[in-house]
Amino acid sequence: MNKPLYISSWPSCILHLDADNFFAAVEQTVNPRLKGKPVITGAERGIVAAASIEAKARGVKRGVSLADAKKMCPGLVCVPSDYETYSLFSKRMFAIMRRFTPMVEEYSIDEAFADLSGLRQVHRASYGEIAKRIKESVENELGLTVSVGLSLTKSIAKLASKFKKPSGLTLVPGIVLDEFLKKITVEKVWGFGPNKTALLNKLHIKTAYDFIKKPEGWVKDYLHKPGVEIHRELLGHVVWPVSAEEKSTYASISKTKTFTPPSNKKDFVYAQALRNLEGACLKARRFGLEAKTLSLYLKTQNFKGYALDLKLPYATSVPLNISAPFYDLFEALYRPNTLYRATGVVLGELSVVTEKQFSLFENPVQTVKQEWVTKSMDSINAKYGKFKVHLAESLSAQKRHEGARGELPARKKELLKGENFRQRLGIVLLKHSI
DNA sequence: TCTGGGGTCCTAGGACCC
DNA sequence: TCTGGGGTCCTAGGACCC
Repeated sequence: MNKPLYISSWPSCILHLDADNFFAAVEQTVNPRLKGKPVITGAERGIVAAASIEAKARGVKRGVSLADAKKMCPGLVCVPSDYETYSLFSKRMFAIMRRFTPMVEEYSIDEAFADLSGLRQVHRASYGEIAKRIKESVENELGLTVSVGLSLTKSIAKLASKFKKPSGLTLVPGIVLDEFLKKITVEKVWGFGPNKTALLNKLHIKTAYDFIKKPEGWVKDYLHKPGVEIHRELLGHVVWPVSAEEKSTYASISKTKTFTPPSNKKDFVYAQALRNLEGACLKARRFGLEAKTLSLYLKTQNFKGYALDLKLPYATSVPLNISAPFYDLFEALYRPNTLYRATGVVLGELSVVTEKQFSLFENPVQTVKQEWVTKSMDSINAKYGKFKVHLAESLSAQKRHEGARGELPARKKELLKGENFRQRLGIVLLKHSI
């Protein structure tokens, strides 16, 4: 008789939308002949990046090698990842969501949050009904399925969207929150990885419900600030609001490359590192950003990483500006007779490109020339393909780069006929050091 | 998971100062 | 040379995410 009176089961309403097997599903939509067939993407890397529902049914999962996948699933269709197309579908998906609310946060290529709070009057519908309309619009217009979760906070909405897949719609209003969290083990919670899960299990916390029942002070002692934030979110308090701001900048930009087999050849490892630097700088230039710090790391065969940082005298995204100190960094890090399996470069302290103060330069004329050359390289590469013109010392990375892709398209082959073309361009950039 | 690539954020602890 | 206490800044590296 005296049921608790909930003033509102929806003090806030956040939706999480997650596309099912996104890459594989896009391939099937773009190429209807693949519909109903087991499809995986990631052929260019040799491991499965995404598997269609049919492939998953035969046990093919993310991360398994192509060879194993084919064994498990005869008739498997393997296609290379086509990020251009995926990101086109991704944009359309977010655009459809924005027809219902401007408060959409693009979380990754196949996931987004939307804040629906207060929109019931506008749409003359319940929150569940609005969620259903969003889901159906995306599915009908794009020809793929999505799973949707609806709850009070991002954390719970994310758990809800995972709760039923594929093509699920799971509502978790405040009134059923406790019951829902009893069904969720802690390792499923956003922000708890293997480490925190092990700790919590040791403390006899098995489910998300066990976790929210602990007092905040306890949570703070064991899991610090991130734990407290998760705790509040799971209790239904918004700690992480939906942010509709478009991401236009980065805190860091990195490029990593693993090579098989591992190598102890200095020139080769350096070429790989330099290619990472070129790649990271290229991305920075695309976003109009410059870096003030640079770090280089080398990973040895036993998966140990060694890194060194460099503070740059001025912010830049031009490899030629940096190549001398970069080489010193490499020299300091590199150990002979060691097998390396990967190199990586991270650009940090990024800021928007500004006019330079010449007094800061040791050699302003050279720096400006190097920037000019870089601009020319960018436009040539835009026309003929990435890394057609590059630093001479990264040449040996080029062979790998292209070798890994298998057969080159005819047009590329023609451009690359003989080593001369690449050598010549490379040497120009090296010898005269611009 | 015997290991791909690109990110973000947090904490502990050292260096340095008074 | 030893003894306290307290603050800030910075960095390395862990942990986590897709």
